[in-house]
Amino acid sequence: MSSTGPDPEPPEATPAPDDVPRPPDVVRRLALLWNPPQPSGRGRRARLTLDDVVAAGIAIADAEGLDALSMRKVATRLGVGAMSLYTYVPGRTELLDLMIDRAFAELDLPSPDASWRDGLAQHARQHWELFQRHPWVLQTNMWRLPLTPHVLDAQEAGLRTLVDTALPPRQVVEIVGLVDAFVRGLARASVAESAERDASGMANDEYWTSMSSFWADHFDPERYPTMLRIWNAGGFDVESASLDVPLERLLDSVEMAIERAR
Amino acid sequence: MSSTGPDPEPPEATPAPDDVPRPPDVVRRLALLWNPPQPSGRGRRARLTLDDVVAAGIAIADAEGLDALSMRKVATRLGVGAMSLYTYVPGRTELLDLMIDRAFAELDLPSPDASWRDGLAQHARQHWELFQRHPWVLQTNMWRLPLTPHVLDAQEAGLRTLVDTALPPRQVVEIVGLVDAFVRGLARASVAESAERDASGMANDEYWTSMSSFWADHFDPERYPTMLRIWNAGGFDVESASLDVPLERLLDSVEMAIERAR
DNA sequence: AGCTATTCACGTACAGCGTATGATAATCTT
DNA sequence: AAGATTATCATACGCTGTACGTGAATAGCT
Repeated sequence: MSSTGPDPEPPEATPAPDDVPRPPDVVRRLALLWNPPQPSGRGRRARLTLDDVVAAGIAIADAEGLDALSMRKVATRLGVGAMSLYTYVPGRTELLDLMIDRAFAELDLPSPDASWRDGLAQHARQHWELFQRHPWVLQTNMWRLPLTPHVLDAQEAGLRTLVDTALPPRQVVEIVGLVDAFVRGLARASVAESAERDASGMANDEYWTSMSSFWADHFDPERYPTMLRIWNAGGFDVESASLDVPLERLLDSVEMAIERAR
Repeated sequence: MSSTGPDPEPPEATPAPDDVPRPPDVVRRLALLWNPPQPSGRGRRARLTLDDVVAAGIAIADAEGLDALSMRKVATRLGVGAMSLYTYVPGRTELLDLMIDRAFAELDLPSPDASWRDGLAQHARQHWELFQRHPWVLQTNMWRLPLTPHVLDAQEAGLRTLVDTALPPRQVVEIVGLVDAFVRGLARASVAESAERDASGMANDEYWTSMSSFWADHFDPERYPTMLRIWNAGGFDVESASLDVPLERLLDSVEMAIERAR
């Protein structure tokens, strides 16, 4: 799929450029992301903007999670009929794309002048904080992130932190991917704590009592001796879900890779 | 209001317990996983086993992905009415738990006698292959894996590979978590590739058509110079989604951490 | 053998979802 | 004023998970 070798003309450099069908859905979907429509001036005036719709979607997802995000709910929040949303957005999928793009726009991307280590740490930390603010992004179980402007901005900035090191390009991609996967994984664990607490309505500890009943009823110390050891040694404590320490260690290994490549 | 305690006798429906969003019934859900019901002998004989239901769910998810997995479809495949499934499984959530558990049971866990490096490599590779066989596991957008027997077996075995090194317990947890996140991230990318290579459909080659549309219509070389450089240098090629090379590098960094801890 | 308790099977129904269709209302250009 | 263009939204369809309740099958007990 990906072409090997240098290709000077990227707009024409698409693999199998001409025989790949481009259904109008896809074109329109990307057009919405990259060329947001300007009000045409003619016809009835719109009560909302595209941004209103996206913001309402994010508000709901922030508060109640992705599962609770429905078109009808977004419409209700905006004081509008459900089908009215479809004048702004082709469908739920595209709304999610736009929400992700808007979320990624919040990232404070690393400066090109920073060292690779500061830049990559900034990249990781900014994503970490983004996932704390918008945990629903972690719920979007995509194979890959959508091709939206600000998502690509983030990738561009992340890759740029390493592209001028001695690392070969392929390793740059690998390492940035590793850092991203690492941050996502850790953020998942971190968010899980608070999400589980909220699932039972904040002050209600029924969840934890039933949870601890699991340890009492089903946990078999003979089947899981290592987990028991680590648990007793405090290895599963909450701080392990923090970012800083493991990130520094990860950056150490990147540094090692850079020096080896030199 | 929120004083709905655990009630061992639910035949008398309490007057107004339904307006309070109760947490999922964790106890009963886990009981199904840890104490699979033995045939009670009395009453009408079951046409199916729990395992039949789980296997049918996995077959559908393997073939068509998680989105295509519905209770009605599982029932149809088993030649049974939709509601009959609820004799075997409390609901879709629990069915998914059981499917995950059964998938993880396929793992060939590292032997305790292996070196930490061989063991951890085995841990990673086995998960990698599992995700290739059952990509839908990567689609389960849970915060954490469910607390099922075989999932915990895998965690136990992973942690055991490092627990007798010089690493402090918390770092053992961190590193295994890092390896897991790393494998999942890489498997995601790999599965995306093969899914789009398969002409067998999936809605996933849509990504590639949108990719080509994106390159043709919207890619701005001035906005994304680094991506252009890396693309032209072949840095985005498919091989980067292979496991072996980056895994060895990751294990190198673990080795470094161990030696530093000694 | 008959009774009864227990378990399984599943038709029906309901609330929710995404969204296709088409009628209606508002605002532009001419 | 007329026509073109656009936004709004009620209705409806097919899909989902699953609550409810009825009926069928089978076990042990009398």
